[in-house]
Amino acid sequence: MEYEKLVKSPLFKGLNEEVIKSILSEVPYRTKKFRAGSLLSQSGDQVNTLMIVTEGFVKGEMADYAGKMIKIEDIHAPAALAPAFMFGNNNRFPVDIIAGSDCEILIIDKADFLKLLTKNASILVNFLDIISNRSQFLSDKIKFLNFKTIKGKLAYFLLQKAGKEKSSVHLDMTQNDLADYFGVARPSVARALGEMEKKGYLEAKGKDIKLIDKQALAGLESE
Amino acid sequence: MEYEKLVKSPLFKGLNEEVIKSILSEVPYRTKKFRAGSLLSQSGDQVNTLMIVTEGFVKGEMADYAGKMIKIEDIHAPAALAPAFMFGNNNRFPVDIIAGSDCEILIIDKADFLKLLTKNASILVNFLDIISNRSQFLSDKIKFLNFKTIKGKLAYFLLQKAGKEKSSVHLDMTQNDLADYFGVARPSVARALGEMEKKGYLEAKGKDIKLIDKQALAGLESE
DNA sequence: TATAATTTGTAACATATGTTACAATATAGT
DNA sequence: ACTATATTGTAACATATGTTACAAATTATA
Repeated sequence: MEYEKLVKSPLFKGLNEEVIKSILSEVPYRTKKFRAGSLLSQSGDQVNTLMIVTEGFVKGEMADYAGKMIKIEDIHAPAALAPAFMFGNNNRFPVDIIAGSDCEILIIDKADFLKLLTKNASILVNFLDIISNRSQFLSDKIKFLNFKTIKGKLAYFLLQKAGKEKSSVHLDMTQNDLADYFGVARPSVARALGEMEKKGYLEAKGKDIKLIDKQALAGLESE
Repeated sequence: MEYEKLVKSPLFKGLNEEVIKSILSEVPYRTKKFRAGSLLSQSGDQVNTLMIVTEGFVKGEMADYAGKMIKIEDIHAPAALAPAFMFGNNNRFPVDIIAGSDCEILIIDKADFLKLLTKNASILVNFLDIISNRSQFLSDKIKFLNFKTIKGKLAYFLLQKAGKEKSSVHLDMTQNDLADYFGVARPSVARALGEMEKKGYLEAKGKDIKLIDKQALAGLESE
């Protein structure tokens, strides 16, 4: 077990190698290696251990009913696997977990991990941070998906990025990235931007966008 | 403070009145009453207390830039307020919190609540359950929103509800509810169902739906 | 600077969904 | 059983977005 890696893991954030070593000496744990492509857990399996990817990466994949694989998410070392699915009423994996590369997993049983949480406040806070961040990320994502139109999403995105003071935004992503983030087609983003510019709500030259009529932009959010 | 109410709160689940009373005697807390319509917290405020609605209900509302209110969610007693926003890197309220009725709020400072979590395993597990459930709910919601077409959402919904064995589903909600859940218009749901029936993928009479061609339905998910 | 690769703007067209409206059923209340 | 209310099925039409394609502009690379 290579403790330096765990130092960088969100769960052990703020703890040094020595402390981590001593913590793990008090708690039963095991490590397991997987070959690239092998199945770690199946969708529907109960999550009764904490799994931390210490080496390599794993993929979350969903098999639809037609048997086709849809990639959901990659989890790279060092990070916990599905921490938000350890607890709750239906603590089962929502997706299949497959080794994306040869990888090593640190495993702690749920009961042991619970003891660890009560014993070590740092780890408790870290764990709460991890699943809360997850929740906040999802929450934000849904906020976006709730805006019906692309213009609405764009307006919200730009206004949020500018804040109340500034009235210009510099994009650090391409239209393609934006389109992916919104879950829409790329030319649609360009069209939306174009129409908003034509109406005089903003001026876009390249990745620099000047927000002319914030009020009007705000109106687009709820159309 | 009326402890019987807290017995029913998810955070104190499994604990009886006596135990709750003794727990709260060890932890500094306060209660505060709000008149209907008053503002409890503003979007952007830091969340540095745990707030439990013990009486009445509060509303989460988002003021868009045009000043219009969009209702997000109601939280009825007894339940915790924004528990998933107490921790994490950006622990701020994502919405304004407004008293929906006259209500009473039990407030515990974050630091005190953390101590409580380490002292009482039941409450720790309950809290983890609460925020994990939240995450799982959001996760599920996003899965739906990711299906591009209404037929895809419907197919997924029906197949999931039926499971692998059964090939019929009884809906316990109206088309309107379904439409809201999917975030689409009601006639569109009816149309989608109609078209799926016309193609022979299913047979719907009333709220009872027989899934004829599961394979084909599954195919709709990824179109 | 010259060239290749990426990113952007734009167009024409296909399609899914929203909107509105109304009739046909079904359900609940008296 | 009768009536009112809620739910469902359909239709016509408007519109937003996806798709595909290509040229213009920008950015990276030799």
